Amino acid sequence: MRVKTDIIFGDCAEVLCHLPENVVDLIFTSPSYADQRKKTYGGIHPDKYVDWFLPISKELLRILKPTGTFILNIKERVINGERSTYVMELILAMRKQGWFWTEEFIWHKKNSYPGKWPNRFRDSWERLIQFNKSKKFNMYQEKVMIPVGGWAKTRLKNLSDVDKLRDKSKVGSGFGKNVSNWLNRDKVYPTNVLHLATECNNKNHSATFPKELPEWFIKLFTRPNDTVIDPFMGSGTTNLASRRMGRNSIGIEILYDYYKGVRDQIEADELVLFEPEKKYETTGLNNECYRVRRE
Amino acid sequence: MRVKTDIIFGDCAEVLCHLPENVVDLIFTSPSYADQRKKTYGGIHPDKYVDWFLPISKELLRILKPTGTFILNIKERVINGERSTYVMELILAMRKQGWFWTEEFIWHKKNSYPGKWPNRFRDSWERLIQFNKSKKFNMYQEKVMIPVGGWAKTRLKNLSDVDKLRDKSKVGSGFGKNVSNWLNRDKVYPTNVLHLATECNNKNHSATFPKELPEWFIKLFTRPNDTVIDPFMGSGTTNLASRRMGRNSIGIEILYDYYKGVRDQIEADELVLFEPEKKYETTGLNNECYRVRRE
DNA sequence: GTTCCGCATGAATCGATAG
DNA sequence: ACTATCGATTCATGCGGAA
Repeated sequence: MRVKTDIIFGDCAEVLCHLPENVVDLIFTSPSYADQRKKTYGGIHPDKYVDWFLPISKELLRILKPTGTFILNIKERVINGERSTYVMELILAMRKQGWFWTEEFIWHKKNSYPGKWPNRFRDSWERLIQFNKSKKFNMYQEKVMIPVGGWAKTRLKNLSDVDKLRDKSKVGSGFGKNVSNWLNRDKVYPTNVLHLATECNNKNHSATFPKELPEWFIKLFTRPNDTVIDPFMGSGTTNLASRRMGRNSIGIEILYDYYKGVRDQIEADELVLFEPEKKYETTGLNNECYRVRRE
Repeated sequence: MRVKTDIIFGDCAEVLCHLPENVVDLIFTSPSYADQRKKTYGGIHPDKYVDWFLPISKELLRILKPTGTFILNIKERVINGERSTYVMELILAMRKQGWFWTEEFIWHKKNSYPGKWPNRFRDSWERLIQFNKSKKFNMYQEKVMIPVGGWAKTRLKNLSDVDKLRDKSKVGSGFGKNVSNWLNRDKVYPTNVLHLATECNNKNHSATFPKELPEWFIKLFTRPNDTVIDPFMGSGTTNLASRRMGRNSIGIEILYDYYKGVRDQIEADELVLFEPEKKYETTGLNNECYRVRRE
């Protein structure tokens, strides 16, 4: 089975209109934060942010499958000593547009931007807002299970008396049931906080998020051969991860330099792939053994 | 120096009206989440939450000093597969009321409660929303500095020769100056993510947050002898922390059992110190107590 | 080969200065 | 007054060269 990776040069507000409806399993993207990347993306003013984004999210709602998921990586910046409210306003507006606001994951950044100010600390977290078309969507939780950490061990060690007691006394109790399940388990489900470092040492393409971020959500919300889209592709982290993991993907990028860079990588990769015998080794379909580190 | 701890039995919506304006340095509280503790607090319906809270936050705005801070610990619950929007709506409404939304800290819970659901993971973070009366407020950042990471250690060890030289040669240089500052520094500033465990060992009253949480903000936003208030006292974690740290505090609680429990602790604490002067009655107002120990 | 160490590099934010 | 630009601040990370 061949994996398609379509890299498109253009403004996603226009490009998305040409895509058919109900074809995408996962949208994972990080649009330019309001006024943030002025030199590269043109910097949307905070007051115009919602109006700018809503037409795009409307198209995204159209192309997403009913069982699909939209993960939006965003963080409001500080203006005049206050956090801007455009993210909250965007969530409220998107709900009116028909989106379900299912969850908000947190990306806890290990290495946040340095600096010191008299009235605030460094910002070391970003939002990963999960939208869906309904309460029912595909989620493959077991694909992102992580090794049992220190917490579960000590909890089992210390509380096992009480918990086992509870397990016996209350048969229907979900808690007791869980504990007995854990006893023979070496992996646990993660939480809604992802603790990752940013990749800030890459000189050529400054990726805004580490590849582990899209990888995690691709594993969680798609299966091999599903389709992922990133309408604000940037350096192509989402698409390259999709490709490695055997997912088809679409990337839309408004700046030619970024577009060209990603295209070149994909094309070089194609050449490697079509050498005999190498075809499937690099897709890494079931090679999903890395883990998100948790403290 | 005496430290006062006033524990008041009543509904904060009414009690707060009787407090004078501009007297409080820090408000730290965790109101009952919408519809969450139905049996104990009466469970505010999510749709009514903002309307219920706004009169209270209006009084809080009145009693807070211009340099003071309001930290609101809250998290929206899931209803019908979606996160409720009342927290976002509350922030927007409180801004209209005159509050500055300065920052949103994250409490990243190390050990979140176990459980499994088909379409979401365990929720292991809560919001700590910081409001102020203006851009200018008291913040004692050095009080919450934390041990340094790897970088500064190696840097100080290895580069001190070169840097000291540079320090001598270039007097006005910011770099040289910084290095000399670093030489005696083994601590760095924290970020806006607090990574703390929940307290699961409290058997009598289930505290909603660990004592480290109010402690951190009390250190950050108040000095000894300042005044802290928790209008939804619960098991009194905020007030007991304030008391230990030499801050005056006020706690308001609508449920008699909680009120009584905290009062008993405070009184017992006081008896230890001033046994002959047992003069307090059960009225609760102006219940003066004495400081036990400093940080 | 390892380990060690210097270094550049950030979705940042504030206050001052300039137009 | 109001916006635009600039310098200063700060620290975790991974690369590459050195020991």
